[in-house]
Amino acid sequence: MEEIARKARVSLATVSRSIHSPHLVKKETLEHIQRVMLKHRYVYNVTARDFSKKKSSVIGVIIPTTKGSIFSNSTQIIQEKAQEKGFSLIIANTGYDGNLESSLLRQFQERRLAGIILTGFAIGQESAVRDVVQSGIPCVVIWEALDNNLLSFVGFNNFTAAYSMTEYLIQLKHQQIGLILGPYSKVRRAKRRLEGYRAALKDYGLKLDPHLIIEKQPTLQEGKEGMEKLLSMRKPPTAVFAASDMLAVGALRAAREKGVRVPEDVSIAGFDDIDFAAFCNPPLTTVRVPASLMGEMAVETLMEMIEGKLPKGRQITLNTEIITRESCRDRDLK
Amino acid sequence: MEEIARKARVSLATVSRSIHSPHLVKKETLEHIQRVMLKHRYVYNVTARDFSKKKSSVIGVIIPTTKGSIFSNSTQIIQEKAQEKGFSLIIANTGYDGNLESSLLRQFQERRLAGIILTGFAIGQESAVRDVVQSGIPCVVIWEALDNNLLSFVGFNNFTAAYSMTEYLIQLKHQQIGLILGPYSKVRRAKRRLEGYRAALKDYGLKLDPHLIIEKQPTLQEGKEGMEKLLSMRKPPTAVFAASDMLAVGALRAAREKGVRVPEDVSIAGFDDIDFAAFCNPPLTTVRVPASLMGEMAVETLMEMIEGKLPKGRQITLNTEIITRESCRDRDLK
DNA sequence: TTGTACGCGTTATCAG
DNA sequence: CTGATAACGCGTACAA
Repeated sequence: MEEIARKARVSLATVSRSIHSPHLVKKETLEHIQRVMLKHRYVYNVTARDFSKKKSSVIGVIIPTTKGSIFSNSTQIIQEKAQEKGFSLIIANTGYDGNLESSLLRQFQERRLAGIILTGFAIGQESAVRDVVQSGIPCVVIWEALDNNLLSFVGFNNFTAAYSMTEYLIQLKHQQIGLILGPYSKVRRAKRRLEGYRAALKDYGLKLDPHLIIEKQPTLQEGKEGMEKLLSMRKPPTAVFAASDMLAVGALRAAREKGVRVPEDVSIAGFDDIDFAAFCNPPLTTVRVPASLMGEMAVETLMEMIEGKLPKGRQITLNTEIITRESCRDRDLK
Repeated sequence: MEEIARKARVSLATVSRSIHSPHLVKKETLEHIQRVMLKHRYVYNVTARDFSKKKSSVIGVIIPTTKGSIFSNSTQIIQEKAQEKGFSLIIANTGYDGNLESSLLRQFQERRLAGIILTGFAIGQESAVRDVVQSGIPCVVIWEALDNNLLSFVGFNNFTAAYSMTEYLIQLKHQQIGLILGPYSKVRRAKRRLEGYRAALKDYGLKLDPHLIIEKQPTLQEGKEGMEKLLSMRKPPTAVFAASDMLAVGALRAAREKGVRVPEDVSIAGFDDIDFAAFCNPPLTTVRVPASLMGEMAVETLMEMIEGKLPKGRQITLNTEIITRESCRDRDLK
């Protein structure tokens, strides 16, 4: 910029102005400067701007994993919306590891990011998150509704969602319902889904069989393994609730390989409504999660927090919805 | 940091040293400073360090879309490897839009990123990419092998890969092979795959029917639409090569809905080998692309370029492989 | 082993 | 409308 100023025979200040408030500069001077910038292939330095203004224009996003296509739905829209507002995204994944999560959070603080969007956070990481908030960095949690209302979030109720799906299966006259779900000892989302499942069984007078509950990493392969285990029981369940579509698709495959028909012999329900769910064979009955909307609203909320409105944060709980397709059916119709 | 220095009654320089070269500081002084930092919740400012040293510690990644689970496989490992080296990732998607792509590239320059990983680049954006390289930012292209060897890349040969799959279908005695593929007028990967398909037909003396070639956005829905169109022809193809697994899964669904059996009535082949491919019904025969390896090697290459080794860049072409599963079969066995 | 002083590229403030 | 100058938070010669 200094070079440009010299070559254009104006001061640094004028060059700066001609970039961020051109209306304050005389037209001829402006055009002259722009010509010089073009000629010398000058590229504005955003880092220096951020540094000088003491505010960053990048926001951080922490997700469990980029694989698996469900978190990417919210990530995608977050990126688009942030882009519109002139923000870039730093994305990092934790692989469901709490320590990595707090380390990442620390890194984000060190980078003085403008704000952070957290896709939930591991059980036990509350203090790390509190640290961030206290340090003054705006922070929005997505994918779950928190009890704690000190934090902003745009989420949904994992308990209710899982309760509803379990209830749906019960209404389909299933008495023995398997559950395959993510690491509920570490991930609150999974834990809440487990609680929802339990509560539904209890409310309908069904007894809980611990052998029917299988904890797995939410991948296709482990979903398959979980289902294999369930199917090899002496008295296998007539319905299986896979609390993530990745698990459900894996379960579908296991059933197929064992020659068990879905939904004739066993019903399988998922959770997330990933794009693939409607394209499975059979199409998956699942819980639709408002991934895009969450991402969109999270960015809006974060922006307001960054601008200093919303001193108290904001809590938004969105609805989920059961999408009935073909992987579940009434037990009596078998 | 200044405050820490005051409170600890040492100079700024000593505080700085105690962070990045503790061995140069007397033990007691060091411990004292660390206590003060802890007490005052001092958080190091990486932005300022980067700014001062005139080198960034973030690398930019441009991908067409975060949806669709195939690019995320390389993105995931890129992030992990970069993290190991102390780099963060700024990720942006173009939605296959060339203008957005060059705009993003410009933004990356303005942020003075340490390096850029480009998942291909749109046809017509050569000059934008050249600009970046000339500006001195290390740049590695993935997902395609370029003719141009001024650029570094870690890719594979899209032409050969598509040729092989087409050849495979021909050897299965298919004479009429449909092709559904991405926007080949904009995306070189798609264009090269189209060329591979054409070359194979020609080499085996099959005539090219333009009606059998369908250009679509690489999504599940459009894959389904493409297949529907193919199936509704007077004389539909006996095999369809969907040059992306997203398209292939969509095609599978279209066939199912029309009551056309795969592979008995029609063979369907994909491209990418996304995680879902092995879990489809039927499991998808497809071209495996070395997504993770590409990501890993791209980071390595980029790191060496950042460190100033590799002044001439590096070109790596990896192999693809046909994964035979159950969605294709010999035509005579129908 | 520690301190001083300057530089990094920009914005903001105030004076002209 | 334009110019001069301090400030932002750190790294790093160089001096002590």
